[in-house]
This record gives sequence, structure tokens and C-alpha cells, in this order.
Amino acid sequence: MQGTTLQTVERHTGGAERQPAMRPFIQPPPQPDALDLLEQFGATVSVQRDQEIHGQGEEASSCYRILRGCVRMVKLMEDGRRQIGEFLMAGDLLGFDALGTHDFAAEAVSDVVLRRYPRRMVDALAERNAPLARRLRDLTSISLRMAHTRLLLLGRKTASERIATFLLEMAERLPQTRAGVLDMPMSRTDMADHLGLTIETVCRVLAHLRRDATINIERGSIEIRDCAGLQEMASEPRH
Amino acid sequence: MQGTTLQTVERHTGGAERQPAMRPFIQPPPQPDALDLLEQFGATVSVQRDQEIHGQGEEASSCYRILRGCVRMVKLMEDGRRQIGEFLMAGDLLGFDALGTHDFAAEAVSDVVLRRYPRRMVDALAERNAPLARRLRDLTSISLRMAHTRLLLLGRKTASERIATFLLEMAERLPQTRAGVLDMPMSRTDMADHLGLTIETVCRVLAHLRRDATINIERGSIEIRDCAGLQEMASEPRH
DNA sequence: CGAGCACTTGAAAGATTTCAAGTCCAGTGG
DNA sequence: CCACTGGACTTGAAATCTTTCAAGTGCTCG
Repeated sequence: MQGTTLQTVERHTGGAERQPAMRPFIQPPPQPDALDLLEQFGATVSVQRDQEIHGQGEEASSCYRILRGCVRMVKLMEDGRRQIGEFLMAGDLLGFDALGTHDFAAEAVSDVVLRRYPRRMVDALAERNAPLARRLRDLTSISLRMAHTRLLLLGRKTASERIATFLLEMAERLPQTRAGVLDMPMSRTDMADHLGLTIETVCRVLAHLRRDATINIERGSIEIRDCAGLQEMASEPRH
Repeated sequence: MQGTTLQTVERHTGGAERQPAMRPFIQPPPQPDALDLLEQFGATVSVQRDQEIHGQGEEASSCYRILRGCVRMVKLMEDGRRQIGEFLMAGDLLGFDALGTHDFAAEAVSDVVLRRYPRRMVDALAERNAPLARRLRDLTSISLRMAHTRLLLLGRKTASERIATFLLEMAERLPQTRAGVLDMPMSRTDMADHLGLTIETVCRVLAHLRRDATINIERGSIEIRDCAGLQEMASEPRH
């Protein structure tokens, strides 16, 4: 299904392979994880920037763990309007919450390395392993919670609130080389399609934040200079 | 937690109780369902219109099956902005996809009868029963799929498209007394908060559809007269 | 060095919201 | 029984936020 875009780098047989050593801030989870069971069925694959990992509506025959890079989950309308459900980063899981087919297409925002597991195996193992089954359910619940949070953002927040919320979320999820400096792998268009805005509105709000000295904008990265200001602007929902 | 708003009508001990006989169009699922296991731990409760079933962020100690009536899932912001994640109808399940705490508050749109199950039991049974565990995971995946569909609606669809999509969705989910006539238990405000619009915009779009003879509006119900027209207007995403 | 693409910025247009009246109905009390 | 009140719903007009349309900048790649 997704064969042409994926280049199998290594067909793995041994134990759990961890993150590449180059990014020391991405720690493997120290605790044992029910998902570790899957490791023996994993294969490491590379996907180039803008290549599709799987299509929308495609049968969910694999799921993935992202080892490196950034992935966008994309839904398209007939006329080209696009919604990015979420961005996935190194360490995130992809497709474990699918039900038969993928709700979104998955595309590489940057060059991506991921570990692929056959869904057939995942389901078979879960059938006989209650902790794994539980873990998978919780994983899906976590995705659901994130989607619910985003409903409020898209339904009720203003453009500035959306941008502020997004920046804070990225600050939590992205590896920060220097304090407050976020590598932003996605384009302005991607941000816009994630936040339900146009690219121009994204630019304008970011420009406004820059003039405020709330953030600093550089090529491919954004520095958060006034985190508290952003938090105020984000209008988080009642806890 | 949710004690004061819920009135326990019956503490049940026997087998699966089905829908009340008054609404013949709500059929109990004929196939056996892994969830039937829970039935012996269920209790039937009634909740009056506008009463809370559980609060937002509250510990998810129970889950429910809706036997009768309509429930809204609500998220509030500090300043009162409100997002309704979804409406749940007779036959729908509530809280089975929660993770520790409820993402939304659940409120009765109309008088509601539901069957309550202790989550502790649900989890305990799932631990020892793989089909049930699988069923619960699939349930959560279904919720997630619906949320993902709604992200596109809120992020990218116009007001008319949102209304058309909503009406068609209700047409599929609501019991229809007469062909094409939908009992709409929720207020315009509820619809607006579900669709990320204002009440005025909802009214205006509905009025426009009425002038078009696409729908007919009555007290508490809407008749769909041109389903194909609505489908065209809804701009469904690529399949 | 030129082309192309991502990004920015300004100005005008437009969709939706906000503000303001009304209407309609159900329930209440005289 | 009927007027009254309040809430849900409608509708119009003005305001506003965001988008659309247009240009222009700057960087990267060939």
C-alpha cells in the first residue's frame, strides 16, 4: 500500500532499538513498556520530506513509532482545503489508534526515520496480553483527549489564541536546543492548516508577537521570550 | 461525585435490560456484544433536562449507555465560551473512552434515562476478557474518528457547510418519526456551540435553507426536504 | 545570476459576529 | 380564560476579524 514511498533501511530482528545517539535529549523511556513486546516485529524505515507514509482512508496495515523527524496527519477536501489533525514528533506513535483504515494521511514534514510494526501482530499480541491491550486503549484515549482539546481551539479560539496555544504546545513537545528556542520543522502553510487559519493570518500574528518581543523569529525556528505572556494569550480552557 | 444530579431508579441484578418499549425504532443490537458482560453491574438512572451527568475534569468513575434522551458533551472556557464536542443519543455510549478523568462535562439536553456501569468493573472485566478489551479499544477509536471528522468541520468548513453536515449527521442518528422529520432536542445555542458558530449565524443559515425549501422548520423539529441538496452543500471530505 | 518557493506585508473584500430589536410561544398568575 | 413574562428564536444593521488579492522580499538551488 504505502510501499513506494517507504525505503526499508533495516529489517530488524533483535531487541528494542532506541533513538539514534545524535539527539541525546530524546531519552528512551526508562520504565518497561507493554509496547516493548512489539520490538521484535519492528522494521526501521526512512521517509523523505514531503513523502507520504500512508494515505487517507488507506487500510491500516502498519503502525509506526517516530524515531526522528516530524510527521503531519492530513485530511483533504475535494476542493483542496486541508486540515492537519496533528504533528507527530520523535517518540510519538502513529496508527496504533486506527480502526481498520487511517483517518488521516501521514506525510513527512522533514526527513523522517520510523519504526514500523505490522498491525496484525499488534492486534494478535494484544489479544493474548492484557497489559498491552490496556496500553493500546490508553494510547487511543490520549489521542482522543488531544483531539477534544483541539475541537475547542478550532471551534472557539481566536487566531491569536490559536497561535499562542500552538507555540506553547510545541514548546512542550519539541526538543529545545537552547532554552526557549524551538526548531519548527513545519511551514507556515502547515501551521495554518493545523490551526484553521490562512497562511497570511499566521504570518501576521507571528509578526505581531515579534514586535511585542513575545517571540523571536528565525529561519526554521522560533524563540519564546515571554512564555507567561503566551500563556495568558492562549486562554486555556477551565482545567 | 455525580451523586446529587443522578436519581437511581433501579439497581439491577439480572441480565441485559433493553430499551424501553415505547420507542420501537431503537432496536437492541441483535448480535451478542462483549459489552453485554457489563449488564449485571448496571444501574438505571434518570437525569432531568439541563442537569449535569458528570463534570469536566471529574474522575471517570462511571460510564453510561444512553437509553433515552439526548446528552451534550461540553467544554467551557474561563470567559464562558463553550464547545460542545458531540451530542449523544439513545443507544450511544458515554465515558467508556475516558482516561482517568472526563474530557468534557456531560449534560442532559432532554430528560435522559441511562444505564450506569462502574468503570472499575469495566476495567477489571477487560483485564480478563480479550474481546471486551478489544471492543473498548474499538469504541475509543470510533470516538477518535468522529473527533477527527469534526476537526475538519471546525477548521475548514463554512457556516453553511457546517449546518448541512450537522443536519445530515442528525438525520442518520436521530429516530425519525415521519420520513425526513428530525426531532431536534437541542437548542440553537447548543447547535452553535457544537459547530463553532454563533446562534445568530445558525438561525440565518437555517432560515436560508427554509427559503430554499431544502428544509422545513417547526417547533423542536426540522424536516429535511432535499437531502441531496444538503449533501452537496455539506462538502464532505475525500472519502 | 535567475527562478522558484516560502514568507511577509498592505489593502480591499467578505464572512461571521456583535449589537439591537422584535416575534413567538409556553407557562404563570390574576 | 386571558393577559403577562421570560426564554428561545428571528431578523436587520453595523462592526470586526479573517480572508482574499496583490506585491514584494529574501533565501536556496540549479
